[in-house]
This record gives sequence, C-alpha cells and structure tokens, in this order.
Amino acid sequence: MSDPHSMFHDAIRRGGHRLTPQRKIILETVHELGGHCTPDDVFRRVQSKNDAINRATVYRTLEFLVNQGLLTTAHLHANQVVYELAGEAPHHHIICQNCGQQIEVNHTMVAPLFAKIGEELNFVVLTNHLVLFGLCPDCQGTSARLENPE
Amino acid sequence: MSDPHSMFHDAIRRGGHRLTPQRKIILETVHELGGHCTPDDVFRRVQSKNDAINRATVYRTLEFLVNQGLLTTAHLHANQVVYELAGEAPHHHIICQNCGQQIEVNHTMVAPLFAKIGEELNFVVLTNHLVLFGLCPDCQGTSARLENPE
DNA sequence: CTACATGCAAAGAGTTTGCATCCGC
DNA sequence: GCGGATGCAAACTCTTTGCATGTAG
Repeated sequence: MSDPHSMFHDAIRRGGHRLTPQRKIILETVHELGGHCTPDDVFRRVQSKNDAINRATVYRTLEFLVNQGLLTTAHLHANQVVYELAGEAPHHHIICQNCGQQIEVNHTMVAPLFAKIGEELNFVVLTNHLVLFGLCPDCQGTSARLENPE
Repeated sequence: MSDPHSMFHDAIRRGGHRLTPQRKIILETVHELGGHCTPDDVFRRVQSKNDAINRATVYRTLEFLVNQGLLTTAHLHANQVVYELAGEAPHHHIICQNCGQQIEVNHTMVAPLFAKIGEELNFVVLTNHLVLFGLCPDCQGTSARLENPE
C-alpha cells in the first residue's frame, strides 16, 4: 500500500502506461540527486551506472514523469530546465551572480508575498521554486560587476 | 547633457567602444518593443526595417548593452532570455498557467521579501524582474489541471 | 501478441565563434 | 590608419522526432 514501489507502479499504470526499468532508474536518479537536476545531470549519472540509457529516453521520461505528476519543473538560468520531485515542500534559492554560490531561501520568507498576491490580485501562485539572483555576502565588497566588461 | 543620444554615446565611448548604427538601432528597437524582448524579437523587428542586421550582431550587441549597464536580462520560460531596459523600475509578472494571461505585480509587494533576504541572509537581491506562475481569477474555478495528462 | 517504450541517428531551435572585411574615431 | 565591430558561415549545445526494434503486461 504505502510501499513506494507499488505507489509508483500504480501511478504509472493508472494511465495505461508501463513500468520500465528506465523509468524506475530515472526517477530513482532524480531522488539520488536530491530532487534537483537538469536532464544532463540525470543522463550523466545514469550513464555512470552500468545501465546505459539513451539521452532521448531521459528527456522523454522526465517529461513523462512531469505529466504523471511525479516531478515538476523550474527554470533557473537560461537554457536550463531543472526537474524536481513533485512532493517537495516549496523552496527557493538565491544564486550569487558573481561566484555562483547558491543558498536556500526558506518558504516562510516567501509565503507572505504569495499570500498578498492572493489577496490583492486574486491570483493563486503555484510557483513552488523561486530563483533569485544577487550578490552573496562575500561578493558584495568586491564591487563585483556583472560579468566582465565584455 | 541630458540629451539621450549623447548619454548613450558617452556611456559607450567610456569603455573605448564605438557607437555604430547597429548599436543605435538595436537599443532603439528594445525601446520600441516596450523594453521587453527576446533576441529573436529584436532580430525580427530589425529585419523589418530596411536595415538588415545580422543575427550574430543582435546577440553580440544585446550582451554588449548588458555589460554597458544599458540593459538587463530576465529569464521567463525555459529557453527564453528576455532583455529589458536597465533604467526601468523593478517590476514583476505573474502568468496564468491555464490561459497565459499575465499581469504585472507591483514592486511594493515584492520589496519586503527582498529586504528580508537582505537582513536575514545578507544577500543583496539583484533580480529586478520576477516571474511567477499561478492561476488567474478566471481560471481558478475550472480546476484547470496542469497540462494535459500526456 | 499487441501496443507502448526505447535506441539510434538525424533534424531542429537557439546561440556562439573564427575569420576576413568594414568603418568609427 | 588602427583597432574595434560586423557579416557570414560553420560549429555547438540542448532538445525533439521518425522509425525500426524491443519488451511489459
């Protein structure tokens, strides 16, 4: 019943889909990666296991798992889709534009904003993974200008 | 002095760079597009003028203008970089996942979050264009599910 | 055994880069 | 005239797709 394997199995079978080893390995891998990963992260990690899975299968499977409600997506940098586990609590990051360090922002800091948008604009916010950019404590002094001047 | 053209001129020359017609046209075009545009938006609009400017030049120039502090970037959907005018006040959007409607979120609603992040995490937030996803008032009733089930 | 899923390779978007030519200053 | 900027075409990255083969149910 509460066996994760059979829950996964049921969730997938429900739509007439199949539980293939690839799908198991890929979902497993997203878990191993801490629930945050790009298609390429998944592909590389899957390759390093002895099971070779095709890149196209990784793409197709990640999209499939989103449609099944098992994963969600967030967009960090340009050209970078990140998949995460659907069950996770909302969480957010701020990334230092200078050194790339990223730290987590607690949802309790963000919740008031979402609540206010609900009240004032009547809009239900579904974003559950906000990504902000800025400067971390270490890089604020360095007058670190965005990128190098061309 | 306050002539926008010479300000632009000075800003560019300051780094030993040159004021070319392409750079003028591209910055002009970003203005015409309301200060929100993708490289492709700019390219298409520039093509429709009688001046043909190469795609590579559009990419290089947009990046150049960001480095000069005249534009900034934001990341909306995946694979979609948006350039905007640097001088603009921070502003934010929330996009309805169901119907695509997007409305603006006033910065005063967001500012407290940024302030709190500054206080508690010592992180200076530079993001000046947040994009949230959710459901607009019209679509909340429809139990509009995310995407179609594959 | 039947249809869905996978692997493979080729095609597509979007973006970047090397190099010769051009032109702002 | 010098050195930075542009145009062109090729290369690159990330992702998608068509089709034959494989395999879960």
